[in-house]
Amino acid sequence: MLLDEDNEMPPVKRGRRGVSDADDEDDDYRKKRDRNNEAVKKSRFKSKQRTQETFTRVTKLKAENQMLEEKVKTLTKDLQFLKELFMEYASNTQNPKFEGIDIDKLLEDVQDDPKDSGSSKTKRK
Amino acid sequence: MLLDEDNEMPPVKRGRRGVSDADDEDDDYRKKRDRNNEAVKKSRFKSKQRTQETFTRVTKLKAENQMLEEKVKTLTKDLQFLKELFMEYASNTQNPKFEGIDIDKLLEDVQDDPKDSGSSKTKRK
DNA sequence: CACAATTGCGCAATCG
DNA sequence: TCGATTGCGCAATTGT
Repeated sequence: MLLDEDNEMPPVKRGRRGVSDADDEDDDYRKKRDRNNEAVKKSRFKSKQRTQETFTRVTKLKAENQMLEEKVKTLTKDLQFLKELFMEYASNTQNPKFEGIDIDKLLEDVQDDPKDSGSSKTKRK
Repeated sequence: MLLDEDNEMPPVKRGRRGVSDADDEDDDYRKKRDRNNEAVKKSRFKSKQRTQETFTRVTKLKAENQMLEEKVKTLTKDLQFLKELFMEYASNTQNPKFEGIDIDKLLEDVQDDPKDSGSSKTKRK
């Protein structure tokens, strides 16, 4: 909390603290205040800087985000296209290997399946 | 800027403004100060709220971002898998429709072509 | 205990 | 005129 309750000096110095007399203490007080005022300015500056950086951060993240969304959109479209292309091929071929093949089911296993299929890697770290 | 230069009253009222006398003005002053102090508190509260929200925003965006990166990673992997699968089988078929087909070239044109799986359009916007 | 950094708060200037 | 903002200093508190 704040507000004085038993202080010993400064704020409108309330009656000398019974020592010498010549305001030697005032100097100390002022110096102290000045130093604190500097510290306050410094601290507030830093604070504003951080706030500003946070705003900048949001802006960058939003941009990065849009880029990623766009990428996902494109990839999804490409994937859909390839699936259809593949299905068409599968239905047009005599190769029994592809009859009734389920691409989506196949893709579920790509995640950690280094072997087969001919070359695709896919190692987990 | 700040600092008084020609004020008319308050800060340690510098000599009455030659009117009535009874500190009627003091009341006004205090009321004014009190109201301002309220406004200040309110304003600073709002300010802190906004700052807090901005931080929260960053957190959410970062999470959303990671999710998207993961999605891109998965889609890219699936796409790669399908390409290889398709190429492998295309080379094994007798269907001339797929001989020497260039999937990547094909995908460049998928952009605004959800349906249709055999031909390729190329509507650029 | 000394000192810098933070923080709540009030004042006054300025803005809208 | 009046509330909202903002720079600034004070004092209490916290962190080194």
